[in-house]
Formats: sequence, structure tokens, C-alpha cells
Amino acid sequence: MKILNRDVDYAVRALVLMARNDRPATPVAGMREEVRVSGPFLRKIMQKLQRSGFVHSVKGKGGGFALARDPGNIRLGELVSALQGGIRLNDCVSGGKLCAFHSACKLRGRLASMEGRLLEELAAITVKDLA
Amino acid sequence: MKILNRDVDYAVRALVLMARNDRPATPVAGMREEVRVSGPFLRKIMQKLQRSGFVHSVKGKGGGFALARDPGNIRLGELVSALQGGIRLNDCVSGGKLCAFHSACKLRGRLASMEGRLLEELAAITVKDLA
DNA sequence: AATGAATGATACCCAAATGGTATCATTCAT
DNA sequence: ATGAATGATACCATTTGGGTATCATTCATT
Ligand code: FES
Ligand code: FES
Repeated sequence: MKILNRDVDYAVRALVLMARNDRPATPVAGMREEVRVSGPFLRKIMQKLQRSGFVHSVKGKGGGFALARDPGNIRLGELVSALQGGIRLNDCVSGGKLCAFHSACKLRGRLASMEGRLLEELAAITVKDLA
Repeated sequence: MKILNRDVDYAVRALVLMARNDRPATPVAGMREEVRVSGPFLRKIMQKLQRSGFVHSVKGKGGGFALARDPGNIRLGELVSALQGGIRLNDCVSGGKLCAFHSACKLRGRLASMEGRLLEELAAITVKDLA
């Protein structure tokens, strides 16, 4: 039961870094040291963040990445949704492999609300909180 | 972000089944139909449950598995711990790959307490509840 | 004692997800 | 032109999850 995968982990570090020293553009080469990850991998993550609208990018010399949104409004829950996909619950529910008690089952609903609460808690944490 | 894996899923179904028709011993062959899973796989899971003390087993002809504990006291949280292992949080914490802000990081504690709450919620659900 | 129904233990295998690298194209300041 | 930067994408390697196969052991029945 791992809550955050690597992508989210590194993304958080990078975003926090950018939130701290608010520069017009930070290249990957200027972050990979502190984030403790290889350049190419961090770059791939940053590109995902760019596509999801968390950061914007500037190509060419002097370019790099910068926050596209107020760090106080970048919520962990959104990062999780963007970088490690949605909810799957258990296979009985999402995979269509129903068990014999399906109609009377009290489990599905409970799991759904649990996952909901989890995401709420994640949504309560912003990049600013962590900077 | 999947809460329950297959093992737990099938285990719950089997335990609920046993709680319903309280027989002295149910063989795997008598459960695999309703649980909707292959015999060998269910058997492997049942063996795990036996090793963890949730059920006891009787070998030989007429044997099988039976609940070793009151179904009202078999909690989902325990099943998760026994069948899909403990907590890993993110790699910054569990993997020892600390990031640059480790000492000041507010994330680890939050994740830990979130996971704790999740397990509490799971612990509130018993096999009896689901039967 | 022999048989067959059952679990115990363990090794193995396959597929999917995760984590990570490599390559080439594109943009842009100098 | 050059070189520093990202965009896009294909590829690879490791781990995990899900599942099968096999042989050993136990025990009720005959
Ligand atoms: S576990 Fe199958 S319906 Fe709930
Ligand atoms: S994410 Fe590294 S110390 Fe918190």
C-alpha cells in the first residue's frame, strides 16, 4: 500500500524547489541535484507536469520550467490524479469481476468513500504548505 | 492507487462465505465456485490465512478450512496487513532515498498519519459486517 | 494396509506496472 | 551558426502481482 509513486515524489520536490526560489525559469540541470534524480527522468516528469498545466516551459537557451499556478493552489491530490492515474478500488468493482454477493455487498461503497476521503486529505496539502 | 489486492479480495469472499454457513470444515473445492477463483490460487490464499491464524485447517478426507476467530473480530485492516504487507509510504521515507529538504519536510508525517487513518477505517470493518 | 480426499510447502512462470534511459526533433538567446 | 534548453517518443530493465504445477503429508474410509 504505497500512497505516492516516484513520479509524484520527485514532482513534489521539484515544485517545492521552484516555489522557494521563485525564478523566471529553472532548467532541469538546475534541479536534478537537489531533487536527487537523474536528469532525463526528471525531465520526463517535468514534461508531464507541463502537459497537465502545473508548470509552463520555455525552450532554448536560458529556458526552463516555472510554476504556472500559485503554489498555494497546487494540491497534492491533483498531482496524484495527473501522475499516477485515477482510482481503481478492488477488482470486484473496477474490473467487472463480480463476486457472488455483489448486489448485497457492503464493501464496495465503503471502499469508495474511504478512497474519497483519502483524496480529500491529499487535496488539503498544497505545494506552499510543503515549501 | 488500489486499496485491496486480489488476495485480500478473494480472502474476504471466502471468509464471508465461511461465516455465513458455519460448517466444521469447508474444502477449497466447496468454495472456489462462489468465490469465483481457481482452486489452486484460492488454496494458496487459504494457506496464508491459516499461517496468519485467521482460519484453522484439517487435513485429509473430510477436511478443509474453518474460521479460527469470531467473524465479528476479523478486521479488514488485519487482512490487509497479513496479505499485502505493511506500509511503504513514499520512497523518500521507506527507501532511504532522502530528498534535500528531509529535516524540514512536512510531507512524511502527513502521509504517515493518512495511512494510519486509512488502516483505522479498514479496521472498523469486520467480516461479520460483510456477511 | 490401501485408497483417495484433502491441505502444506515450494518452486516456477507469465504479464503488467513501475522506474529509468536513449534518441532525435524543435526552439531560441547569443 | 552554435549551443543550451525542452518536446516527443521509443525503448529497456526491474519489480510486483497474479497464477500454475508439483510433490509431500495427513487422515477418514474401506
Ligand atoms: S467484493 Fe464483490 S460485490 Fe463486494
Ligand atoms: S519528500 Fe523527502 S523529506 Fe519529505
